[in-house]
Amino acid sequence: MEAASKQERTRLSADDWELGALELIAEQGVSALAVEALARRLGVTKGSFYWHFRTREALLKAALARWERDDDRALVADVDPIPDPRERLRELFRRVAREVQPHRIYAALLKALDHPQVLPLMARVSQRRMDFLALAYRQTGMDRTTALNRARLAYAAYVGFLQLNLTLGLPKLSHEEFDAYVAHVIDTLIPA
Amino acid sequence: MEAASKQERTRLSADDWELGALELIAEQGVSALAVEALARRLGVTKGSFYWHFRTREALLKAALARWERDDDRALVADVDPIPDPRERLRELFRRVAREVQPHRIYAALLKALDHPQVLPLMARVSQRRMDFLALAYRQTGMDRTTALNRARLAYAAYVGFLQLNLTLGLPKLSHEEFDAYVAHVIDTLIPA
DNA sequence: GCAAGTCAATACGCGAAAGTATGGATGCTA
DNA sequence: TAGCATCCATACTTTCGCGTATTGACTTGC
Repeated sequence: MEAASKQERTRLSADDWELGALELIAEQGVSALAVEALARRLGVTKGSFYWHFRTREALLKAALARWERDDDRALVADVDPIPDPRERLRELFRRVAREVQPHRIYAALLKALDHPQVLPLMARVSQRRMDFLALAYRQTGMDRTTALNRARLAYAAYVGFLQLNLTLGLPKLSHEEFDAYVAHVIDTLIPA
Repeated sequence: MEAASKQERTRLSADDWELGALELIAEQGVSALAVEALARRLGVTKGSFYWHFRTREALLKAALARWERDDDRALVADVDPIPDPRERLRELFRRVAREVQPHRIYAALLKALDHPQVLPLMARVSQRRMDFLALAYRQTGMDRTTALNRARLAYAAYVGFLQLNLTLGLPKLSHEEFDAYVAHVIDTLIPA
């Protein structure tokens, strides 16, 4: 029967700790990832933690690696098969605007770029995503440099959007206003 | 003669601590603002600090208030007198791209939105700046909602640009490439 | 059913940083 | 130059979080 909530009360594995770490990062940021705090969340003490991981940094490393491997790729994969580049971009924009939740970890990591573990990770991920954008723009007929610049602009707008919306809570828009905003972004950043 | 460098070796005032705090924030972020670390930078011990301020939070509050009052306003003030709205926007974009240094504090604060002192401050500042943009766009002939949306987009692009460029160091562009990028942004976000 | 392996609890050491207590040094003013 | 206010140093105390050491308990293979 295995009670549905988090109180499984079974023993934990390294995976459980990694997933819990990612949740905590999404909610409160990288700096809030403390061993004893996470242990409390998982219903154990840190005696358990140090059996699975050597240090806190090791957990962070594992959690970040998991994120880069799993969660991150799902994003682009969904829209990648769309043949028409304009429609692919439009759908990507719409998805990002609609499903903000999966982007919370990304936003949290964005605020932890000081950390030596996070910086190279984000450099890789951001580069990949910008390459994805640049390719799509190129396929719409833009020349090479224009496509690159537009990709940079679009990605910067994405990053800023995350900060302003998720973290800062600005601008506070109604559902209709928000849809209109997304439509405006698509009109402005995707060539007709 | 008063040796030119920072080793003034005179006694300090609350202002000195506030300015030092802002420097430290710009360089290493809000979380790096520690009492003893800052005291070392200023060549004194924390015995001095606790004479001028009751707590660390009090210093942060004062430093942030000073920033909101002084540094922040200088930005927009420079371009505000430009009568033609398009030229005003173009000049603003160019300035932001050229003089990244004054934006380092803003970028640092952007990464500290968790902090209860920082959040409302940034909400105010960001709102003011977006209003400034919206007004300029409105004056170019856009209707009200379009101008608002474009202002939001432009501001998000600015915020993302700061993160990607200042903090992440991406993309690494040559001087020419960078100029071309700025030109592209201006072409894309400012109506002809 | 008993050893080895796996997971967890408790108690402790340690360093970083905030804040306190107190006394000393320096400068301004009468 | 006496005296007061201002500024700073030193030595604490407290808190928090990482990491270690030790022991206990449950599970699994043989």
